[in-house]
Amino acid sequence: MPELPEVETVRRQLDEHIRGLRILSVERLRSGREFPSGSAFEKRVVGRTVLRVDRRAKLLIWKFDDGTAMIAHLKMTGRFVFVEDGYAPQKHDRMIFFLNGQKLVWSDVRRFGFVKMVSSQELEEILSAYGPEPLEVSSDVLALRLVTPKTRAAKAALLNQEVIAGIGNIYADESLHRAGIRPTRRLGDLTDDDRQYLAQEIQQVLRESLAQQGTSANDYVDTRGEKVDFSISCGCMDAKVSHV
DNA sequence: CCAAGCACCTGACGGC
DNA sequence: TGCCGTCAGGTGCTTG
Repeated sequence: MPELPEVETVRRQLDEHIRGLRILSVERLRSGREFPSGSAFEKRVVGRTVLRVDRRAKLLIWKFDDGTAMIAHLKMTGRFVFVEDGYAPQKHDRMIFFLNGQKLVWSDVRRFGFVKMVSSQELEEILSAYGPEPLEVSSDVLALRLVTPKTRAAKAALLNQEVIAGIGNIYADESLHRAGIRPTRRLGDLTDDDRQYLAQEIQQVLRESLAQQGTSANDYVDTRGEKVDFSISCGCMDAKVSHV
């Protein structure tokens, strides 16, 4: 499931393929709680040029030329998929972005994910709530995040995005396991060495996963049951469909 | 202030 | 064959 390495892999692919492109139109395929009806979203997103695609924690951020941004959270099953002309929308496709040169589908089986337009100020507020990016600070900084509250379980702390950004169930379990720390251990029971070792394992496991473009990329099959060409896709969340 | 649990949503899978 | 219960799991909200 998408955590920091998977989302970062998606970000790189999106940035590579849509940076500098303009959103000509969007086609909404299905409305729902996570994707309100009405034209407000379309009005804000259409005509915008993508300056770049950023990531913070598990959030993808399309930065636009007018200072606004579109944020997207994949949650469990959200995906961005580049498709060819003539592509027939699939059951769980929710929106198609028509850019000058790319056609991009936002798809989400379980509909936990969302895309949303925000102002620069709103974006700032949203991002300020996150803890440090684990691969952009030293392990010492991470270790210091794992001191309080003393009663909080170590795993619960890792899952809290305000403590450290981008870690989910898989990498929390993996880093705790490697560090030899039971997930239920309270932060107050950890030694300084425990914290330091755990911090280092967090960074190590994330780096390793990032190097292979996320853990679940290798056996990923898209919703049409077709193999996905990973030489031009990213992780489990973004792929060019080989045979549409 | 903090922890625990549930809601959100759908598909996959096991048991009968 | 099909129905039902359970699980998955990030995050936000409610409850204790």
